[in-house]
Amino acid sequence: MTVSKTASAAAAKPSRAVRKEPAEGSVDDAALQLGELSELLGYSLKRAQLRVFEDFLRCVAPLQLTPAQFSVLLLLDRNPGRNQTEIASTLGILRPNFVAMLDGLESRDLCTRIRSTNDRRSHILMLTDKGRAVLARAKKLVATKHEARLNELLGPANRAALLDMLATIAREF
Amino acid sequence: MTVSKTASAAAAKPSRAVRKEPAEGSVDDAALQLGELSELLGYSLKRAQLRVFEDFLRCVAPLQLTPAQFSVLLLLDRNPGRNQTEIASTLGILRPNFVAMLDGLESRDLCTRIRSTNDRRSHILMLTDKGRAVLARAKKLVATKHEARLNELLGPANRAALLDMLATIAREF
DNA sequence: TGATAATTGTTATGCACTATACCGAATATC
DNA sequence: GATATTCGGTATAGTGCATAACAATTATCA
Repeated sequence: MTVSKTASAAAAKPSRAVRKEPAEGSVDDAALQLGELSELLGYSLKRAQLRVFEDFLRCVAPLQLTPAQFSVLLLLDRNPGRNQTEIASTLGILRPNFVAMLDGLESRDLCTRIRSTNDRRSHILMLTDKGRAVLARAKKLVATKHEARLNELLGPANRAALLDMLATIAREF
Repeated sequence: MTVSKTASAAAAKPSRAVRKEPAEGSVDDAALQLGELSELLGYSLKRAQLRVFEDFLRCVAPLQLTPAQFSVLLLLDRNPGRNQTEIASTLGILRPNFVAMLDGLESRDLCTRIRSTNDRRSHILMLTDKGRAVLARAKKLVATKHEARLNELLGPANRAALLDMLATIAREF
């Protein structure tokens, strides 16, 4: 597997006078130096994540879905017959916080809570027809606008490598 | 540049019956299917970011520094003589929110606000001696415990490639 | 069986982070 | 010199995230 360089390979050289040569008159208004910050994985990780979420919101704006809501719809589609605790926990959402989230989706008629007959404590979650339709449209927007842009920026091979490493971190770190 | 596989390369095969073969007695308690979620870059991005921040906090716990506070100290060290607006904006922090953050650091005697003589509106930010000492210890902890673990998990080459791609996204996406 | 423990969805609540509007003081602009 | 802009700061609201507690229901087990 090969990764083509997406940009200049890290720091090219130590390089003395990094400060942009002062434009006449300006005493000291060069760009700040990130220093070790650019080597901090967590820093780049967070900034990249914010950008990606921001773009996701833009791309799927016509459907008014947040990344979290989209992930819930995806999970409900792939895993019918599950209850709130199961869906919430696999997404890393705490049950108390999942209630309001489901209220929102249910009030928009995207999914339904159904009291289970086996265990009358739990609510089985199901996508409505509208929920399936919205999910389908969302998937298309995400694939053709959002992920396509990332593919264009990184290249398919790099994107796959990136995804693999992120999954590794999320799983084993 | 080469990326060695950190884990099984994405989805090996479509594979029919994905559901774990039901253990006797259990009706339906297999692990949920993530489905397209595992192909969503934003999803893995956020989960990885949460893990990395979590580990950062653990590693630097003896110094009681959050990732954001650490990034501020780093920036102050590399860019002496800057004011609050400059430091905050390069970190993506809004000025109003930066006030309380600086209050915290200043009350712990890690940095100081100094009224500028050139422009008496602005506060020049400086690390105190204690701030420099804490930063030095934090850097050591981050390098030897936090980043070292990531290096071990991914390998130096992969880690560099990951960092490069994240920086590319943060810069050009 | 019946008493006790555990689970499910839910409410209430608090903390951290983020975002906007606004203010007085100081400076810049023209 | 009048107006606009910038700086640090306050107030405030929204959101994400975490914990405790509760009623209803189910599981456990003496």
